[in-house]
Amino acid sequence: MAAGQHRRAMTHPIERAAPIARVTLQDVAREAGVSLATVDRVLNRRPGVREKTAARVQSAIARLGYRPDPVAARLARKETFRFCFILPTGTNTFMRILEEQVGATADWLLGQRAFIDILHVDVFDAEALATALEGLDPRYSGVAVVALDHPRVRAAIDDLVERGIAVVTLVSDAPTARRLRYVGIDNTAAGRTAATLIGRFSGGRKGTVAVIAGSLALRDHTERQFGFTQVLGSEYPHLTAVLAGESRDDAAQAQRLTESVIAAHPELVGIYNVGAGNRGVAAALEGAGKARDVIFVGHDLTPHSRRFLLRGIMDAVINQDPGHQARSAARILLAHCTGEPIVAEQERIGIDIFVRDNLP
Amino acid sequence: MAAGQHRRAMTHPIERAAPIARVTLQDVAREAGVSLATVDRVLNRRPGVREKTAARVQSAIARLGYRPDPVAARLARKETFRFCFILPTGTNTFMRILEEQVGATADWLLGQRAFIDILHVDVFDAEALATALEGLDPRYSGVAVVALDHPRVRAAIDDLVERGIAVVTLVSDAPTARRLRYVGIDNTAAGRTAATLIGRFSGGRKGTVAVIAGSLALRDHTERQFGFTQVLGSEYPHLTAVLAGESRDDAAQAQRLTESVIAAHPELVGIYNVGAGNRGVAAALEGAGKARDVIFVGHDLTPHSRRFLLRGIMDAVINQDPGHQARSAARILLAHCTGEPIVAEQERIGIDIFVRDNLP
DNA sequence: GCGGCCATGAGGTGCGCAACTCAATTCTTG
DNA sequence: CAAGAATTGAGTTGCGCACCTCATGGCCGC
Repeated sequence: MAAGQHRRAMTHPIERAAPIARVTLQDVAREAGVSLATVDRVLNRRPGVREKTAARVQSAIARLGYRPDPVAARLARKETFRFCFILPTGTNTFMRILEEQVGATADWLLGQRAFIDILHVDVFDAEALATALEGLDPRYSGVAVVALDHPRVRAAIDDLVERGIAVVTLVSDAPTARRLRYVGIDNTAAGRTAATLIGRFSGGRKGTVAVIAGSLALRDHTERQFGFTQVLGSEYPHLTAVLAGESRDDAAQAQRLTESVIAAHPELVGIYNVGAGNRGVAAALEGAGKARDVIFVGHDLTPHSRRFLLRGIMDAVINQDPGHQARSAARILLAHCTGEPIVAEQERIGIDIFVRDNLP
Repeated sequence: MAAGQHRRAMTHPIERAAPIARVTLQDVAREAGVSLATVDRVLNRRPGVREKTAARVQSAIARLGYRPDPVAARLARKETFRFCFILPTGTNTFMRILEEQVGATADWLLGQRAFIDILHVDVFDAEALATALEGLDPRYSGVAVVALDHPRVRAAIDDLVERGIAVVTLVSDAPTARRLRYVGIDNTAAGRTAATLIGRFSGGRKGTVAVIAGSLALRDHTERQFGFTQVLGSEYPHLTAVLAGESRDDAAQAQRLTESVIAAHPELVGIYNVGAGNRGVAAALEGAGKARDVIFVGHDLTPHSRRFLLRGIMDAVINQDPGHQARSAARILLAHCTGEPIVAEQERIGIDIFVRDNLP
């Protein structure tokens, strides 16, 4: 009996299989009682179709459940797309990984008739970034840019959009600009997450938590800091946040800041490194023999931070998957250009928490 | 000067733009000095080509950097694929979300000329699962199955593979079976992660941590438990793991187990719920007025666990993204059938940690 | 040197659609 | 009611490839 039931259940799926034949434009034309040309006019919004006829076509489409075959459409449409990814210069490990991932994505895009160029601009120089955006070749169909929230940059982005070039901001946003979308994490939430982790890991110990800012000029860094101090202040009153200074994403500078904060605060419980330069913080902590003692949370999973996690120097790393972001930006730009829909949920960039045990 | 440099930098990318024209089979044929038919024979491994000629073609391909256009190939190849997703029956919230995501993926696959059927089987019944696998319609080109590590299931999977049907295991693996790939998390690592979170959150408090097993028959559950006790025992000697029993993914049962463990262990520090049924654990904790006091870590982000996190009843949720897994399984099956490469990194399923602050 | 076999060439067809042309049919409007 | 405009039909081409047929050429052994 059980076997019989299973047999029924098994054969069921293919039995009810929809007729595999696709519904094509031909079918729609026949159903609507018009010619292929008219269907084409309706679908591609070409002029010269009476409203009534268009409606007949639309209803035929609905009745048959016609869906244009994206594969055939891409082949027939001869256009190719060219995207520009504007990434920061410098030796920031995360950005180098991001760039590598953009390269890998470019490889994939080749098959989709799209090309990627990479352009480097100093991330701390709003003027340079704006100039680069303003002077961008108008032949680009889309731009992904690690942005700065600055009036000229904003204006330059709006200008590109005005000229019909799709823009997505990557990793760092310019929220008021008319970009298509922001591909990156919610940095305020990331900061809150860091505070929760340090707060919970501290287990009620009283003391101070040092915040090493990256650059107060970078919107994502200030947002992280805001979220962090907000949660630490309200949820963990036994901990006091002190600002150690700006590292400007430089490891040596981060090390100096860490060293002085260790000296000034013997009761140091934790360190939150907002920007890059985890190496410097780790070196300072190890130098002072406090690597085990002080809770250290930072951003971006790199070979370094990975090692620090495994050695117990770092306690948690908050990450935004660079590969995911590169692919997501490319997918969004491409989908925008071809008019295809996107899977919103797939393009959400999550705030990943890594501890020693869930490393990839 | 700076402006001049930027101008150069800007115009650079498109200048060096590769000639947008694709390298086609025509080009390869010309370059190799053979006909299109011969190139086709080489590329599609059709018989009747001398080794020397084939080598000429290969070298022409390499020289020109020819890459078959996947879009055109899909169009020309008339085959369609049909995949079967075998999911557990029951009311398990995670599995219902997974099923929903599989449905969404099916929608996307339609555009890729592939179809998905969903088949339900009792997850706790290895015989039923094996029977279903054995009786599966041989016309399927691929199967994704939430597996059980059981000899008959393993044999059934190997049998499908033998018949040329691609199999991926989903969420729960059968490691020794010859499946193409496992799409899911490393459950041992997930268990270790849970232990680290509870250990760190406990802040040195002495006491016991209750482990509510899901089903000791499910490989993923036992792996989680193993990873958990391993780390808790070696890293957090002040905590003692006690097994509260099997919930069999049932909330009511989980509640009963939690209630008795609370009664038996007044010094309870934390609870790790290995399987489903977080609702039951939460109800028991709230009923005993211990929701804030006891650290509660469980699996799978659902509307329930999400609410528990926000209310502070749960302290962390370990998640495996169901949407990602559904899409990944589909992509892997499809890529296998079309012979296209996959982006390995994209298909890695990560162990997501969620606290109150990094919820999506 | 003949039949036969193997390697290759030439060419066609179709996948589903975009984009276009040109002619034929309708509908307006003065 | 005729001229002109708007609308529609029929058909072609090509995207890059897979898959197929048929013809041709050379080389083999016998």
